[in-house]
Amino acid sequence: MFKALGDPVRLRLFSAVASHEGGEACVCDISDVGVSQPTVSHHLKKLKEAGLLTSERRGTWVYYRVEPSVLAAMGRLLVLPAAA
Amino acid sequence: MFKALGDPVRLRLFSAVASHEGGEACVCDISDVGVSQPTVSHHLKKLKEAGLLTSERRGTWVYYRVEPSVLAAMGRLLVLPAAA
DNA sequence: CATCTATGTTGACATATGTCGAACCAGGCG
DNA sequence: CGCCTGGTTCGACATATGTCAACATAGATG
Repeated sequence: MFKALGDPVRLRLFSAVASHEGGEACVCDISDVGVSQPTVSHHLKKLKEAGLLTSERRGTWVYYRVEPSVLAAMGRLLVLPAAA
Repeated sequence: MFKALGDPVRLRLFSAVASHEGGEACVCDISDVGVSQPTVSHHLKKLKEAGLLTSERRGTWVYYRVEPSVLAAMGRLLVLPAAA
């Protein structure tokens, strides 16, 4: 999880998806992060493999959304040590 | 921050320091993570550069502790999007 | 001072990673 | 069917990263 978010481009992509209206974003909505479009696709794939995002094709476009369990998991991971 | 914790060895080291009695750990307490001692030192340096740990030499040993602001920062970073 | 233990630094090296261009699918549309 | 647009996969390449052995430093201690 940390490894997946370790790359600046992936962090931006993840953030863009997470903060996008409706909780989902088409690739075309978030693909202006300063790298070529194949690279965007590559990073989105990594994020998907890491279980942070899910993708769904609807017609021409592919929509990505944040896997809901992820933020909860990170919350548990970090809040507990902080309290201890 | 995510990049610093992206490496498994660093994540273990950070976790070991964070969960150690007294909030601090001597290098000798946490150096059995499966890599050589220079490598441990190297990763601890990275964690320090990333602002996640601080170090202090007391006599023969060097003690590492978690920078307090870090867990709070991560909490803010993740809890807010989760609520939104 | 000589020396021993605990850490840090350096240099070299193999591997992983990010990046791009080119080629390749998928679906809508004339 | 032919083509255009959105997206992914492939292959190649440069750079970053993790790792270790060897050497260097900091204190303690005799």
